[in-house]
Amino acid sequence: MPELPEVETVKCSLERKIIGVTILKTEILLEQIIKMPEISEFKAKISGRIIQNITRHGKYLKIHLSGAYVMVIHLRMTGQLLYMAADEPVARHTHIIFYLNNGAQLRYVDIRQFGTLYLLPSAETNKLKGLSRLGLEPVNKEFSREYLKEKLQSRTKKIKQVLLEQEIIAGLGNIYADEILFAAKINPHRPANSLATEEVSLLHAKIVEVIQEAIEHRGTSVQNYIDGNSEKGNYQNFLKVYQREAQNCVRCDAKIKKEKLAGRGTHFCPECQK
DNA sequence: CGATTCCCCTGATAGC
DNA sequence: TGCTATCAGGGGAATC
Repeated sequence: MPELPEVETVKCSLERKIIGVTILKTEILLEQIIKMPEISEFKAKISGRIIQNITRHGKYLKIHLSGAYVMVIHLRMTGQLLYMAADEPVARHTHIIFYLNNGAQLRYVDIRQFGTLYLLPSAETNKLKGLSRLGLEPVNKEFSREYLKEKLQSRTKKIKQVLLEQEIIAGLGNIYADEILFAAKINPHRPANSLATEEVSLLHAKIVEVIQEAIEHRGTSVQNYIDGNSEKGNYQNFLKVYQREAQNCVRCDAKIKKEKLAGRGTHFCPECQK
């Protein structure tokens, strides 16, 4: 599932390929992926625009287009944005194909069809609530211990749930929330406002550290994640709790537990995460 | 306002 | 072998 490190890797893998390229036309095989505007308007508005830049905010990708337009993409669970030669076979679950003026194609592939795509004037991106309400990112210098402490102190929910709230920290998902809590030795069931100042400091450090390491390893490929060049990430080889149910804790040798917490599979060590 | 639940969807897996 | 039930989960909407 693409979280911040995976989306960042997709962005980096695509930018050298698509910046400066023009979108000639768009083939839409599954209309429900396009949330805005209407399909015909989407097709008409995007054609002829030059891709000027590609940026990431939280788990959102933004493809900046000429004429002050932007295409916003959220990959959700199984979305893939792939740069491919036109003669590559069209894979199952390919829902959108952008024809580029360099002969290549940008394809949106998504098994579960949860992904979303918007096209709108750059000045109107604040219309997208999820995007405009994002909190600070772990890779932002302004993301400080004090910021985290302030956000956590009023929350009674469990710390794991709060880590997944994009309005608080942009970009964390289920894999990294579990890995971060393990690294910080904090039990996912702890109420967010019960963390002592030093625990918040450690948690902050681990949020930054785990996300940085995951970016360096080009993300985690546990299900079907691949980057814009169809390459897998490597961070799955460094996971310490996620998908390690019933295996021994690398730190204290106890058995890793998996529980459902607020609808999410949650992996942790009941011995050394307090 | 915050917290909770439902829902979208396909494929892998478990159970019979 | 083949069927059905369950689970995986990000985030928006509806509900409490």
